[in-house]
Amino acid sequence: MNSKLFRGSLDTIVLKLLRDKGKMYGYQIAKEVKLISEGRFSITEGSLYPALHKLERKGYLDTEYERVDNRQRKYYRLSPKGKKAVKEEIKEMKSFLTGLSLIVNPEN
Amino acid sequence: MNSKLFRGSLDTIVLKLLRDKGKMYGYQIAKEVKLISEGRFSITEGSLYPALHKLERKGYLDTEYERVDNRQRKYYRLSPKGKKAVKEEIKEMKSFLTGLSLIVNPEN
DNA sequence: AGCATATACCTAAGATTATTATGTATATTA
DNA sequence: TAATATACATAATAATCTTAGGTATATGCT
Repeated sequence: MNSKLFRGSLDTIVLKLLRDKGKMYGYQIAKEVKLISEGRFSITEGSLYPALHKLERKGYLDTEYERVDNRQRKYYRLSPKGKKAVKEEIKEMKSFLTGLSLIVNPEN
Repeated sequence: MNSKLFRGSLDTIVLKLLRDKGKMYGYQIAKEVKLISEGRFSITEGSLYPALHKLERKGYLDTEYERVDNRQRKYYRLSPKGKKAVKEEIKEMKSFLTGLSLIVNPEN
């Protein structure tokens, strides 16, 4: 990512997208994050793939391979454990957003 | 801090507080962050002091010592370089907040 | 045909930054 | 007098991202 602020948010963002979309593959996640954030966030592959592997290892994600247009895709989806985790992480992120906002925009 | 999300935000928060308050000492910054964030963020001393030293090394902060109630305080304030930096960092943080919000609250 | 770009995955070395665990010292409150 | 608050600090470790590479296929341009 471009900004150091992003540190720590990647996992939650990935889990949140997977909750909304059902299943996604890595490359698609990177594009989607850029799209939804309106160009603000660009996840590099060097960040994304290790993060996905870590979430898989932790049992939050299930995977399946699919071949499309002669290209291999590795699809990820939330496991039951991942579904529990995403709830908590989004709650945390909303609280974090509120906290940051209180500091950066104290007028509100 | 309690949450991994906080990673990367500490410097900007410190600079922003110093811009608003003029000068502050470490212990005060920690208390103030907890207060303003309404208890959401608790900065540990092990994070804060090294961060302050780093910002000082980078030339963003000037310091002066004061003795109050027989206790030593090390006050920090923004240097001219720090004043420039804080503008940019706050801009980044606002963009970051917007981006995160687009992802977490796509309904808005 | 050849080159750049897009799609799609991956890993390793290094840097950055926070966490946890300490340590020192004084003042105040129970 | 023991605990809590104030006030600073550092060191070892862990977590996480960045940078820089690598492989392979498909497509669009010249």
